[in-house]
Amino acid sequence: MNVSTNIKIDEDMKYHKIPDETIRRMPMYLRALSLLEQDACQTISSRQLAQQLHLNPPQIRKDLSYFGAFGKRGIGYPVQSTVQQIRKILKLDGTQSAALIGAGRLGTAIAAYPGFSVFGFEVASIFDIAPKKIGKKIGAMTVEDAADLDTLKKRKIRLAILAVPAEAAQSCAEALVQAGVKGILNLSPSCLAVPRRVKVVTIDIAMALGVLPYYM
Amino acid sequence: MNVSTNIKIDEDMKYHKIPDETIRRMPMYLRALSLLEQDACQTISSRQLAQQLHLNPPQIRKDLSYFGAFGKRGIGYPVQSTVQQIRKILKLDGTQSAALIGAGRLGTAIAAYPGFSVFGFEVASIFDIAPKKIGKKIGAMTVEDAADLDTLKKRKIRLAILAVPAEAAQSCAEALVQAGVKGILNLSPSCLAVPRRVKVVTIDIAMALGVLPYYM
DNA sequence: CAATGTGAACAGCTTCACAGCC
DNA sequence: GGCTGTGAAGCTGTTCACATTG
Repeated sequence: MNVSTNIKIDEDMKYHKIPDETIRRMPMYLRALSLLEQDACQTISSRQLAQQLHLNPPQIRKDLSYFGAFGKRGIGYPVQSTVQQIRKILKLDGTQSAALIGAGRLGTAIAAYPGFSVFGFEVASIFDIAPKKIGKKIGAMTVEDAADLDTLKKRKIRLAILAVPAEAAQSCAEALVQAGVKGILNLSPSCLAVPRRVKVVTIDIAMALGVLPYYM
Repeated sequence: MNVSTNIKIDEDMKYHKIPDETIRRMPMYLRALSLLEQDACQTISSRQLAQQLHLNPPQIRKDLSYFGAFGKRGIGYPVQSTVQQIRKILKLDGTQSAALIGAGRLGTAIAAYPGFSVFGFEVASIFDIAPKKIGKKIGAMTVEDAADLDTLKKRKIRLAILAVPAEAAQSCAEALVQAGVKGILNLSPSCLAVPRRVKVVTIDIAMALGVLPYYM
């Protein structure tokens, strides 16, 4: 029953089952530590980091400890090397190219969003279905025809951001899967059906707003 | 110990403690049922709804049952009345006016976003700090000076959407709290410190993207 | 002494099984 | 037969206490 001393009791068992919630928090840590790195901060304790992020210190320690012992007792976590570790864990070392589908207002905002760079993301191409938008320049990029999504395979882009209306989302998702995309950030209020091997994260802005009045 | 037969044993105890996760899913149900209502669908079973939303039927039944017995055994849930019930539960009956802070690309996209209406939300005013943007028209609205945020109190707007850069988010949040705002949807990659009485929901798009490579 | 790393207790949420009803 | 409503079981994630280390 002791995972650390007896590996692989059950084929289905992950060697260390890391909670999804822990994974969800890792980018938070990465961003906070990256900022500290810029400020030339050498080390930070779980207590200080918890204060910044409004979490509990043991939570942070447990989360990080799933991946090994990054910290030094009595001192805290070394900022720079922990940043590198987390990047490796999240597979964010090196640039991650993503395709953006939808060149409407939201897509345009996403294309210009500066916040992706902390994680090494780069919007590498933009697609739309509307003839009016195809060929248009957005920043340094030219909007491509969504009918050519299959070119993503050649370009080895395996990440997509879906910023299209809900009605179009499912068919776009299918085209993306066909084009070899392995991860989709869905910004439309829709529930995508994709093969299990493809990971979808949906952000529904209106739904997030929808809970606020309840708590007020 | 039995809550249903013995109310108010402990002052601190909520009469029925409803899981936050249940609340988070309620807008999903509301949206799905609203669409069914438009399609003139009379009733739906938990199984059908679960299929649409990629959830388990018992989850949906349990969630809805926290608020009473909406369904009919052997039949399912009456669409129209359940929609009304959920609106009441989430305090979404009637129009909810929200202020939008930030008239940049993201703010502009949010201002035009059609998805809020299902929940009865309406962006009632837009603010920005940049002199260039103040006075500009966005749709039918004119961008106001963020220095005048305190007018929200008079207008009884208690909901805000924060679409400003991370560096400006905390000070904006404080101004909003000062102006009597009770709920904030924070779209910036920052961790807001607000009084406990104010509810904040943060959506960090880059962070959501940040987990995808791990799962790929 | 200060802080991490971690088994164990605890809390919260999900899933199940089935009684009750249409 | 079909479907809801719900206590109970099971699972996942969080918090705690403390041994351990610099």
